[in-house]
Amino acid sequence: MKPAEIPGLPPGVDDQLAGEGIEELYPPQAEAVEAGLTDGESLVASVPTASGKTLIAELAMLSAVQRGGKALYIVPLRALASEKKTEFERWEDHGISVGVSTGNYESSGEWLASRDIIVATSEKVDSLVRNNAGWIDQLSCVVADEVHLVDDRNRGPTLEVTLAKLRQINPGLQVVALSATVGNADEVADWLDAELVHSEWRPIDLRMGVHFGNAINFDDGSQREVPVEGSQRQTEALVGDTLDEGGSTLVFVNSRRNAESAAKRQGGVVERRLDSDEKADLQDLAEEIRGVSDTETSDDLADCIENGAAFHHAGLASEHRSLVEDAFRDRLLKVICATPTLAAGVNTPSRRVIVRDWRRYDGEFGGMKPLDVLEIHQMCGRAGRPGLDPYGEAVLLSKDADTMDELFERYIWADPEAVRSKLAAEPALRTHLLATISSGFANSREGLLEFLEATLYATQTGDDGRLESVTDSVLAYLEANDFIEREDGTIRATNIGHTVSRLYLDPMSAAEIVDGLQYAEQNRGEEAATSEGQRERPAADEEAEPEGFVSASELQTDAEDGSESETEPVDDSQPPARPTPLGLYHLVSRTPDMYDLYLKSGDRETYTELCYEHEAEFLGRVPSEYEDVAFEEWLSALKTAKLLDDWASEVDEDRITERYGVGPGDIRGKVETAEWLLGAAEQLAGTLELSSRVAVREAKKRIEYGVREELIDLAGVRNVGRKRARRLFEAGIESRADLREADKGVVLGALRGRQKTAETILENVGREDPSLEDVEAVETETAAVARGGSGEPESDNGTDDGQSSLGDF
DNA sequence: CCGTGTATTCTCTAGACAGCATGTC
DNA sequence: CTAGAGAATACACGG
Repeated sequence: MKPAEIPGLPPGVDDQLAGEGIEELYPPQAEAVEAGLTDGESLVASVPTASGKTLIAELAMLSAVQRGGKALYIVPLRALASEKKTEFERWEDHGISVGVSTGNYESSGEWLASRDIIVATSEKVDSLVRNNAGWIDQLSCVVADEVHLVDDRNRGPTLEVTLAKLRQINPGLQVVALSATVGNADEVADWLDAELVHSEWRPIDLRMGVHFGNAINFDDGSQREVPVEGSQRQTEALVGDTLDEGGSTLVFVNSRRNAESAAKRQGGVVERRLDSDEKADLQDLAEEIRGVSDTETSDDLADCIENGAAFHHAGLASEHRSLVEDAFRDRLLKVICATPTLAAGVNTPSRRVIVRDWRRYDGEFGGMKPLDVLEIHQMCGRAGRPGLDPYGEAVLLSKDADTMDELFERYIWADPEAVRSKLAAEPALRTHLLATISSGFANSREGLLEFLEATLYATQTGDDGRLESVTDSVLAYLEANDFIEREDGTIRATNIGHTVSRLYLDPMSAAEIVDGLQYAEQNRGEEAATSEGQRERPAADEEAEPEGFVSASELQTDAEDGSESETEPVDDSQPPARPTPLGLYHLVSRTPDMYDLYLKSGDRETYTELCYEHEAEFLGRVPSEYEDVAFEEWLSALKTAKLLDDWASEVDEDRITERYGVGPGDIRGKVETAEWLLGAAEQLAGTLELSSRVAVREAKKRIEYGVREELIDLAGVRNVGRKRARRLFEAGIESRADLREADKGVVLGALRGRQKTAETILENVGREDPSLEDVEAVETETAAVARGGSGEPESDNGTDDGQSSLGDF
């Protein structure tokens, strides 16, 4: 089928497709069109990666728009949202407008309503549905990318429920589900009342094989000699071999550490095959990488990159990741050693893919668990770049013949697993049932069950006994926590329940936060008065803490936080037990919405000690060290809280990464999550009219800017971050008002003589005459002290360590 | 005493969505 | 009942 033969497209689209070199649709694409794709027919396309799924989606969306409709493209990752947006924007010449909506990047509501195609993550779509975004009911076509992710324990149910809701809101909705090849695409199609296009067809050949001894044994029976010489490892031999053929390699391993050390080793293999131009370019790239973050991870990555190799995992800052991905796509980097981040992420095809590790540690499993066939296939699917490589090769590694046989059996010949709904689990239903009630989709137990009938779970299991019983226990939980009210079989969300749903919080997180804040409100010593669903209530007797303990801790807190009374004179009337930042950070860190940090050896003791030291600050009862299994979790939340506290105390990034054994990307992630949760906590405190609201807001601001209390005002100015704010403060400029009045020379001096920057900042703070022409920088080392001693004596060159007085270890 | 090569023990484990209102160095 | 790579440490050896 040729582009011109596709019915229903906007005029000119066929020409553009032809202009892009598409003369003939790929077989699965043609099959999709024949199944009515461009006539609004729903469709499940279960096809291999890189076999033209995106075009299927585009044809559906373009034809939907042509019919006067509006299309939504649901992606699993934020990074993919921008990738897809860029891709779709090439249709703008044909009058198609594109918008994106994700948690961190949002085009405003009304503006979105005017777009023809909207790209969003499934969570964002869910959130938009919960908040009744006006344009949702105008949708005529929804594309769900990587729909096999409904199988995911954590995020799958969201996609599943969201699709069900969109279909309920808009009965005529065309649903186009794109999936990797899975075992039961027919069931998915059944669920969505869609046509099924199932195909194994790929535009370029993929050869899979196992390397063992001195050769790769391919699935077609052929062999390729790749000897492992001397002290070389299999991976190195294979990378060298690919490179000699002019190809690059993607190596998948099972841990971050393995990725880093493998990349380091590959550097030796790659380096001697580089020419001087490449080396120069790599040098530049390495410098850019170093500039992203001043951490060991960043340095290590830059070192590897100088040799033409790189590692890639979630500990990297996102700038790191995209620099690496781009350079690999540009053929500058020859090898990437990656954890599974890359298998599911943005498009980074490669001539050869090596799956070095096929097992990964899993605590629940109790050892190394073999990866799913689907996951291995996703990795292998990255092999072969359409239009560039003659074919792609995916190679698994084995050390002995038995393993080789097992790998063939288990992965190469095997069909991928079936996709199974994970909806009937309490965490998933907790959140989605509340949202379903809150946004008016159902107002009774029966209504809920009826709604759940429209999910994949119901399609897959004949027996809904399980769904019913989980629903009942979840409803009991929601009622016990006052998120819903039941009256004669009618269920409705309470005020607080609506808030929780709107904030997109897991109800259990919300309950934890509410309990914690109320605990603080009771001014210690008294029982927090909420009911607590399934969690255990602390007995009323453990609250008699020694008076001295509390005040000692408060003194310490003051010492740490610095000049509280100077910057906050208004709030003096607050209750004595005002929550401390650490207490609040711990509160949000122990909610299920915050991912736990791993406790390393030695951490147990360290944090147990820290726990007792700060006992009075926690917003809730500390579990018993000896009797309670929750103690371990409490400690790992404390570790996270302490990381956040360091961040909000201006501890350097590299110091934090070192202290907690994390990467720069992890810090960003934690900070982002904490920001969100503290924002939610602030609103909950507002809804409940709790006095802790101010403290929460402040703690949130400190996390947001990464600064101590006294810099909050300054750091709020555009272009002023934690570093610049600290420098200004040290020069005696302590607030925006100061900045508007201060001597220009002092400002310039504090900003290290950067005239342009300083002018922009002055402009942003609203200074009348921001110009700095002919102004000379003035050094002011003692200015802070000169201004009446409000600057703290030693806490502060801000950038170095030594400032987190307590619990520094 | 020191550097180097090797055996042995110890350590540690993938990923990443969301509110709201605007902008780091 | 179920791991295994990498890093650190201990040890052996030659000079």
